[in-house]
Amino acid sequence: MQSSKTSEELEVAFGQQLRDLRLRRNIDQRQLAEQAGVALNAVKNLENGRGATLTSLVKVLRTLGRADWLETLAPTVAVSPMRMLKAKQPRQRASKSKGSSHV
Amino acid sequence: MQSSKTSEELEVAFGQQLRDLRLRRNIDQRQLAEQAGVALNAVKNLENGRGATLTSLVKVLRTLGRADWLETLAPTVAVSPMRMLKAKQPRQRASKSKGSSHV
DNA sequence: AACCAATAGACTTAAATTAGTCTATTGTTT
DNA sequence: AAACAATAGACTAATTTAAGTCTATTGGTT
Repeated sequence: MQSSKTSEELEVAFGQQLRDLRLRRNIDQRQLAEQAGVALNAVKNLENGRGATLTSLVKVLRTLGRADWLETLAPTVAVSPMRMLKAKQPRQRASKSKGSSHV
Repeated sequence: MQSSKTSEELEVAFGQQLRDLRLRRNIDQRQLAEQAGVALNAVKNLENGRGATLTSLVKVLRTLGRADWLETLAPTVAVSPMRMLKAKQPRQRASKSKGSSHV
C-alpha cells in the first residue's frame, strides 16, 4: 500500500506548500521568478503542480530561503569517531541476493 | 548571501541522499525505476544531479516510502478552533505596496 | 462598487528530460 | 584474482518543460 495520495495529488499538494511559503514572504510570482532566475511559467508550473524540473524547484527554494529543506530527505545517522574507524565502508552499490525482492 | 551551496551543488547533494535512501533498502537502480514506473535514466539523472523532473522525483520518493517528506516543506501553523473562526481567510495573492521589496 | 494588480490559461518556440539501448567501468562476491 | 552484477556515460527519438507573450479572471484595495 503506497501513500494514499497519487503522484499527481502529491505534486499539487506540494505546489500549494510552495505557494504558502511565497505568500508568507508576500512576494508575487513574478518577483519570485525574477529573483530565482527562472521564468514566470516555471513558478506557475511548480505552484499548480503541472510539471516542473528539479532545477527550477531548487532555484525557487533557494530564493525562498528553504534550501536547507533539501538536506533533510535522508537524515544521516550520527556515528562516534571510534565506530567510524571500525566500520566498513558504506555500501556503494546494491548487493545481490540479499535484496528486499527480486525475481 | 544565499545558502553557501550553488543550485548545482544542491542538486548533486540531493541526489546523494536519494541514493542513500535506495541503498538502505538495498535495491538497485533498475528495480527502483521499475517499481516507480520511470526509466532507468530518470533514476540516474536524479541520483547524479544531472537534471530531472519533479514528476520523476515524486514517483521515486513514493516508491522509497518517503512521500511524506514532500509534505514537510511548509509546516502549517497549528491554530485553535476558536481562532480559526475569528481569523480572516489566509491570503491568496501577494499584496501590493506592503511587499518586502519591489521597484 | 470601482479599480487594478496578481494569477490562470492558452499558445509558440527553444531547451531539457525521458525512454530505450549499447558499451565501458568498477564494486562485490565467491 | 576471476567472474559478475551495478552503475556511469554516450547516443537517438519522443515527450515535457522553460521561456516569452497575450488575454481573461478574480482577489484586494481604496
